[in-house]
Amino acid sequence: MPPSSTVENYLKAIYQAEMAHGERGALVPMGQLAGALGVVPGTATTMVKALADSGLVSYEPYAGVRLTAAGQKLAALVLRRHRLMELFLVQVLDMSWAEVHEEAERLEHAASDRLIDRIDAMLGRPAVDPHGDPIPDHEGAVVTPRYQNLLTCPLDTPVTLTRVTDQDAEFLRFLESNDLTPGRSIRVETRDAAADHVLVRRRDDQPVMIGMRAAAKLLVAPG
Amino acid sequence: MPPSSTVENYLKAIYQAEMAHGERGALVPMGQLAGALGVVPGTATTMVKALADSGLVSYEPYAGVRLTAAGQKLAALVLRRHRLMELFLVQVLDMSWAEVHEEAERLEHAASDRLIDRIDAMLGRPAVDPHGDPIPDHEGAVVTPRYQNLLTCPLDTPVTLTRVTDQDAEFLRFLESNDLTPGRSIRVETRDAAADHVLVRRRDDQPVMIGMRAAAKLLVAPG
DNA sequence: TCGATGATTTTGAATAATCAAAAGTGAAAT
DNA sequence: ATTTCACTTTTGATTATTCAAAATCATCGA
Repeated sequence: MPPSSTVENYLKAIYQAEMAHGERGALVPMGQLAGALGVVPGTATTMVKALADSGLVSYEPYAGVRLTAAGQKLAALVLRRHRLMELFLVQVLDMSWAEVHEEAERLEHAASDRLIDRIDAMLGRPAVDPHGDPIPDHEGAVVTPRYQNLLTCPLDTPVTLTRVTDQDAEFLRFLESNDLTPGRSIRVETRDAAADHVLVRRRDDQPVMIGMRAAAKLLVAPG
Repeated sequence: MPPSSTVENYLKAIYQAEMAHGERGALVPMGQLAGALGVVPGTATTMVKALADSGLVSYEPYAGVRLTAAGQKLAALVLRRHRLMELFLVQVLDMSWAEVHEEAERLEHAASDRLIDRIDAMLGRPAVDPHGDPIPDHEGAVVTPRYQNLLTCPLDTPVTLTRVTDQDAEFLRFLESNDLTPGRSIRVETRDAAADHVLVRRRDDQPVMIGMRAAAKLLVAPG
């Protein structure tokens, strides 16, 4: 039988936690996983043990979980469905950047491979979703370019906003209203660690001030 | 909390069974309901009692179930989601008539009202889905015209194929390959009860022979 | 009125997923 | 070495949904 939505969500969360940690295959602690999924830690432990029995993750008691190759593929395919769905909702149904995440969160478990492929074709086999997140191919393979963020990129040098690693609708609405969306060209004018802020200058010379926590979520590519 | 997919499916099945029976508000026997949902009768009994506790159906032991007003509205909204989704998949994603039912069967539980309304708007607030089934409005109100079928309509009189009351992919593919889809103009040439068949003549004069069971599922309007 | 028959309900049990709270573990700080 | 504290696992329960099979009911015909 196909994996349940719950299983898919656990795999996705582990995948994303591994990625967030920088290195693939990192051990994800139970507490973090439970937090990401909104369940109590004991629940995550139980579920992870079941996933381990299915060969989708490898579990090290008191240390954490990581995905096996099989689990990684499944997780990537869930992400593929999610991201194609988001892009579709934005491009075809004209929904807002900020509101598609929740919707895709549910649709990703209901859409068939046939449907996802139709969408993929209609959109022209896109490489990234509206947030700049890479879309795995139908085998689950992804290339994740290593971008800098607004805290690490060079100052006073034009860069292209490429990816936003946060799905919070509130935050996305803020970015949108300040025209800080993937594709925009910007440059970092100043950083002030003490004041915990970064001053961004847009192409049209408008300044936007954002906190460092937020700045770290805005990934950019040279140019 | 929102109704589970299971609850939605029970309500939908009861709604459709009531409709199929001709009159709204008909008592649906447990066995029939269980059959429609692919569960054993005992399961349906248990579930229906829970639905009754929620005020969605009224349950008469050993007699059957019927929807309350609340249940009816919920069921109609599920049908709305289902039918708009089917039409959307056919019109926008170019999927086939025959394959959208299963897909919509899953998506109907995952799509938000926002999404459904977008789809409704994009499609121009359509009145019927690809099978000619009426689409309830966002309040759950539907108008279900009373059509004749190929067994009851007058002979040798042009009629318009208006609705197909069967979602079986195999059957739909047969109809499609014979150009018997909603909107086509046809007429019934002969009926033979003994041979259990109906001879239909298409607008282009091509004859199509179908069994009476199938003929009963093809609804038509005069003209 | 009495069964027989077929449908319906009940009972007991299973699975998936979850929580609360008790118990246990490990590693840093003393 | 010990203690401590945060994190993790275990335990016991609960909810939703389901099945198998035993028990019950309603009705039709004799």
